[in-house]
Amino acid sequence: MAAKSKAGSLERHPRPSVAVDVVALTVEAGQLRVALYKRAEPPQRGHFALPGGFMHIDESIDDAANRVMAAKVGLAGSFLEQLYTFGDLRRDPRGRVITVAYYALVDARRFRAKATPAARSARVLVPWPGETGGPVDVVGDDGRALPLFLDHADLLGLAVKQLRGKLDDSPVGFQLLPTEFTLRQLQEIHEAVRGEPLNKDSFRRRMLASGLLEATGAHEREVVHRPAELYRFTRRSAL
Amino acid sequence: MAAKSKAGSLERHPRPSVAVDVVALTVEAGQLRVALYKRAEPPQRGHFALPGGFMHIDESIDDAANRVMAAKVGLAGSFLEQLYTFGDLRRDPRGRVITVAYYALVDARRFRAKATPAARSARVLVPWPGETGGPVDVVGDDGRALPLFLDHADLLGLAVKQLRGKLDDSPVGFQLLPTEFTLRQLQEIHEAVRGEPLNKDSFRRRMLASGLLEATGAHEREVVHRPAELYRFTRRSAL
DNA sequence: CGGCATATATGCATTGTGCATCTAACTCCC
DNA sequence: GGGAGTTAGATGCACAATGCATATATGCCG
Repeated sequence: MAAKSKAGSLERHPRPSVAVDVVALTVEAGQLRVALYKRAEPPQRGHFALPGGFMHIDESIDDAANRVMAAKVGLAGSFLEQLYTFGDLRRDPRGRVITVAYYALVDARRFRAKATPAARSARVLVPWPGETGGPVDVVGDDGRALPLFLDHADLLGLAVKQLRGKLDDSPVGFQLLPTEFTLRQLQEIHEAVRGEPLNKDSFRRRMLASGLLEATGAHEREVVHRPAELYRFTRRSAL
Repeated sequence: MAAKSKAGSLERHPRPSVAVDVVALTVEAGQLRVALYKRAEPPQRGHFALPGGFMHIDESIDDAANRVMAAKVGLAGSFLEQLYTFGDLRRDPRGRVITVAYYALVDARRFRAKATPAARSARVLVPWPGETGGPVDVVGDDGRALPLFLDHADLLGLAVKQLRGKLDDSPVGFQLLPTEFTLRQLQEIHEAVRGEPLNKDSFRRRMLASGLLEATGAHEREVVHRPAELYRFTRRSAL
């Protein structure tokens, strides 16, 4: 991409590499989980990294994030939104790399069915309410902390913070649930993300009053108690 | 920055240029205003651009934003926060340029005193409440719309949205006021940013109850009515 | 000194939330 | 087949936050 003299020129400074990393989140059994894969090469071989890759020169950043999501996690077409761009000088020992972080939300059923085996999910140690913003760690299913690649704990922490903010103003569990779900399931999503229990009645009232949900008329089945009504998101809530 | 074989190599793909643009906002006389300068060179000569520049290879993105703020606006050390990274393929006719957008908040007095003459401020046409997110236009002091450079209307729109969100959860006028101010001035800031009038009593009560303000004991002077008490932000509110 | 403009305080109706209680509907177990 | 167990969903009430109206305070100006 040489400089053009007519239309204004791009300076010939050395340029950084631009990467994309995706924080792919899901909620399973009341736990917030994130897709990670174990690094097979240096630097930091054996550490756990968010799925990522370098942006190509002929694709937009959003396209790069979608490509990563499809190729490395196996979940194309997921809800995906840009988060923050990390660009400290020494964040990557391989050279000057800035990374545009995205977060993705996937419902647990789809994640289990379609995620690539390489991208296992690990449990996120959700910070206390009001403590968001800093780095956040993950633990394996044995409860031991997993070492994270580079500054990926920072990316994860910001994703949790962003997701909490999202739940606050459009009070909806976005793409973390299948199309039909019970109010209890929706509440479990909120509790897992926020890291604190919520009042059941007030949660019900707020959700129903928001107009973002509509009843399907159907009910859940094969539960050991009174079956709850199934709801879906209205079109408006897709913003 | 050549690839290193030992520590993992950076691919030799062509790399985009990385720019930084700053949405420097201030509130004056109840109006939200943004710093712009008129382009003297193509492309889009005569259009109005946000102050910006290319990131150097040996500075962090934050440092680049601070450098732009100091060099092009003359307001070093302002409150500055990253906003979003724009990376569409054809957003800049000069080539593949992704830009990391920042927004800055400056109080009106400091802006008037120190902003460089080249960076004039223009009035922001604040969108209706609930209409945020899309592109936002500006008008000159004669009321005529000013043509904006590239996708800078999108950057501005996102800055307004972000600022509104900021005011919602930490309900404080950040750096848009001098260190001491009256509650009425604080309310005017909020109204200018939100684009709607606010209830005076409830605004007072919420602010005082938040614990983010403390009274100085002093009062404003030389007003033609009862002078209001002056407040300042507590240390906590600086987050 | 009286008029005027705005600050600040007080009271009240309305609304949202937390909490307790009550009833409904389904499965499981005997 | 009926009772126990469990969660869904509805209702009522105390309490806090908000919007609105009203009353009082405090400065300048003529």
